[in-house]
Amino acid sequence: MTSRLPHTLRSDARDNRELILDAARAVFAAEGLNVPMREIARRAGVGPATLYRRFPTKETLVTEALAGQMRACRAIVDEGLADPDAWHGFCLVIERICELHAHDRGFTAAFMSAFPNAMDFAANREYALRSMARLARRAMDAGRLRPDFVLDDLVLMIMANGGIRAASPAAAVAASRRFAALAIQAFQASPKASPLPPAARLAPVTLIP
Amino acid sequence: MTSRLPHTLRSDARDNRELILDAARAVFAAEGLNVPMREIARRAGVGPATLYRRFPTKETLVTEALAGQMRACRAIVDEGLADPDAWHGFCLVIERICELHAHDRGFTAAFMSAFPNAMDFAANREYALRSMARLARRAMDAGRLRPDFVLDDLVLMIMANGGIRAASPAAAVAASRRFAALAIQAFQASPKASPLPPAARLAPVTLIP
DNA sequence: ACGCTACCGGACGCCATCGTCCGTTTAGCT
DNA sequence: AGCTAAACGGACGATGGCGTCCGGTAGCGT
Repeated sequence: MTSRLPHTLRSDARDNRELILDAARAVFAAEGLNVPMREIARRAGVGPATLYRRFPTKETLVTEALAGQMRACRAIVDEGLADPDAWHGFCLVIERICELHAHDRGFTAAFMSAFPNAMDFAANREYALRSMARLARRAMDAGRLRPDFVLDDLVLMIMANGGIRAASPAAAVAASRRFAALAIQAFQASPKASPLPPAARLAPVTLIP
Repeated sequence: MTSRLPHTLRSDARDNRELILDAARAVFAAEGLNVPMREIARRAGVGPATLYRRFPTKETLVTEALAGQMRACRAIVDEGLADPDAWHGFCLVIERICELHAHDRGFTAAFMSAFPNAMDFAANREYALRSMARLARRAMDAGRLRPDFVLDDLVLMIMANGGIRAASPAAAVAASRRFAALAIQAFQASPKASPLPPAARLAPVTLIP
């Protein structure tokens, strides 16, 4: 008797799974998450049923396809934390996060969405944010980051950076680079810094229409 | 003989037209422009045919519905230009523009879209931007605005502000207020100001899917 | 080489949105 | 009050996305 365990896929199934993930990554990066499931299946060269068999909901597909980007995000923050100069690390993270989001439109949407059934994705998101909070505190203690900075300002910036990508796909990377530099200007401690209006709590929202 | 001129509407037609515009304004502000035409007709309490008769394309409906916001936008910039303190006027415009866009999600999308057949809307957009450029130059000459500011930075900021609205409708106004204050921090001239990466040309895009 | 079964994808039915047609209603003028 | 044309909105067919079923294909283990 064989009784193949269901968690080992047949070779063609594994191949198709990779084709689907590749197609999903490409189209999510370019167009965002509001893409028909069939369109992804078409680009992957498989039937709709195959796509749905492998990824029953769009949420599973999105979180699996963007797991790499999420890892990259964590790596960026870790690298920033490792920098002996906290402010320098902070700035580097801002720049690289903006660049990452500029290159992948879908990742911004995913990062800002709450996936109820993707604990892994959400956990990584929390880890990255928490690490960033630690880095911010160190940069603040060093007197380089403005004292009224809060973590929600980072989320604010990520969301704002997403808005740039949304309207102008072509110039997005250049625009995001400049945006990151401006954000750093805004965040740095300065004698000329005016007090800011109160921060707003920006909770992730469930939407993948 | 009567021969009513076709450009005077019957009373019920005029009433319905206003109902449609009111419904469109409300739903555009809350949900953005990606709303089915039928949904607007439903909220206005009219049939789809009536909506299409009055506004053959979504473009005509959008530009007419948001004409008031566009006028408000112009008024804000004019008011800023009238301020004897150019930098103070500049800051006021930033704050009020962000607030305007925070309250009306559709307006941001419309402002960033190119409407080929709505010369009026586009002309107002150009006027507002041109005036803002003049105000920026004056604030720069006064030594308060950073010298490497370009008009595209303003567009960048508007797009970014739109990104905030997109993900978090509830906290949008508070978040936009803080965002505006941070933008002002970034834009002000400062000895600590680092050079910025090159600006990107951000052309309006035709999309109203 | 063969058979079992996991796997594939075309095809189906459902629903929402689209823009338009047409029979009915009603405003406005005499 | 009665007439006429403007205006109304329900209904239609087309399009496209959705998730699922099922007859055929091909990997894999013997």
